[in-house]
Amino acid sequence: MTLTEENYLKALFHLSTENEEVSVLDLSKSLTIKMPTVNSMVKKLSGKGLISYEKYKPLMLTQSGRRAAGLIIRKHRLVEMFLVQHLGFGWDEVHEIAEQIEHIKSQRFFDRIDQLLDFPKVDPHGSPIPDINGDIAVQNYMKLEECAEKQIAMFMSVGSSQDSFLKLIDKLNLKLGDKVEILEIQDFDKTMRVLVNDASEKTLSQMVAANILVQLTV
Amino acid sequence: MTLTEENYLKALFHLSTENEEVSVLDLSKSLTIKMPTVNSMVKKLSGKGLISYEKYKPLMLTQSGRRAAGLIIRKHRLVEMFLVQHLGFGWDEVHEIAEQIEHIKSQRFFDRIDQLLDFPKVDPHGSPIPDINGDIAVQNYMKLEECAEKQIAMFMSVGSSQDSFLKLIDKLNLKLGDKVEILEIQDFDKTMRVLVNDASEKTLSQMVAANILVQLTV
DNA sequence: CTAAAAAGTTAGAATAGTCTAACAAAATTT
DNA sequence: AAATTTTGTTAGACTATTCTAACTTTTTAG
Repeated sequence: MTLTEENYLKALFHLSTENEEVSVLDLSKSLTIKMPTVNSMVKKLSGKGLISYEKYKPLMLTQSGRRAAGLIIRKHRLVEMFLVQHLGFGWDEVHEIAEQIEHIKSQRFFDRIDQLLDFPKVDPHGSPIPDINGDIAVQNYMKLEECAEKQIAMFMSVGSSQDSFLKLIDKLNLKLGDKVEILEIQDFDKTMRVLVNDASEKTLSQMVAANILVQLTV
Repeated sequence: MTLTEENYLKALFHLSTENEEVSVLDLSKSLTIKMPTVNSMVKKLSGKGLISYEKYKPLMLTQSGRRAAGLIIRKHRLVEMFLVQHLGFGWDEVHEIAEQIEHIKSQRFFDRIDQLLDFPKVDPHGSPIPDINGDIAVQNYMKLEECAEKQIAMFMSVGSSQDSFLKLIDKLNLKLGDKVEILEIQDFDKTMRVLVNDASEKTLSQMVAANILVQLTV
């Protein structure tokens, strides 16, 4: 499989996770590649049995397409984890580099990284790392935005990997695993006042709270 | 610069080190790419000021071509070192993977690896790692083949990175840094009997001795 | 020093991945 | 349900890298 094909599969995988149906236009926008190009590549991947395609119908990955995409995402996330844990990169810096290294042709290379990291289950953003079959665990975290006052939760994952969001979370000194207690929610704009790790109070906009994924503590 | 262009520069650099003059045919053979293709790529790189090219004349890297090639080789060798020291690969396994990773676009990635390795001066095969300007140190080691009986030398580098040669050196349990004392040279076939680290005797064919690069001990 | 061989070059075609322009189908609006 | 907008498709062109075939220049051998 070429680098280009891998990128199409990966994008389709991500879009399929986020939306019920994925159109050629969606894929086109996500890859910033014009629709006719996407159209012909989709046909090509359909010919390889990786995408099931019918004219004017939504796009879907086949079983083997999903597996292939899962394996690429596995490589991507393993590499991100490695870049953070062993090369000292920030979680806002790793995406671009992982985007390149994920295409390296060497099973053993990624196996060794997996081993070096002691077989991590999530990447630096809290996203699950698919297993060696490309199967990815479903995470059903809540958005902090959806929690109520008084609730106590643990920061498990981020809803966006946008650079500016990650940098903001860093600046707020929030980290995955932090305990977050909701002290107050402003009725007017849904701004939240929270207590982090029983120690420091922070104010979070609704937009920020919407991208903080948490697990409720009992 | 594209991956392809980088590969042409690197190949020309290596050929220039080994030979006085480098022809289009040499480059063609080294890349296993047909001559007309090489011809047109050489023109293209000449247009970019990386190769100085005149019809029917030997090929030469320009100043900036040599620098660019040096920087790619730097990345390659840093990665090889990393693969051996941190991911546990054998020195016979790293070339292919480094060949891919050397093209990653991220200065910081390689800087971090350099730092993690504590700024190594040589790669796992004893070849010098070019500095951040792409400048490469000249090594003037002798071939063990050229040494005389009774001489004592240190194994510094290999003259070939062929898989079968490296595996043989492994099997002989020889390592860079080993002390090698020449006990006897067979007149008939130049086979050498040597003492390694004052401990074990080995017999080396002339062909093997020709690819073992050493520094004489005083 | 000429003929043959080797090396180098030019011209033209192929493939992968991209694009724009034009047309067609589906979805949405009125 | 017709008109309009949005989405999807087809056709044809462009770039990068590769190839083969044909031709030219240089080198080598007699």
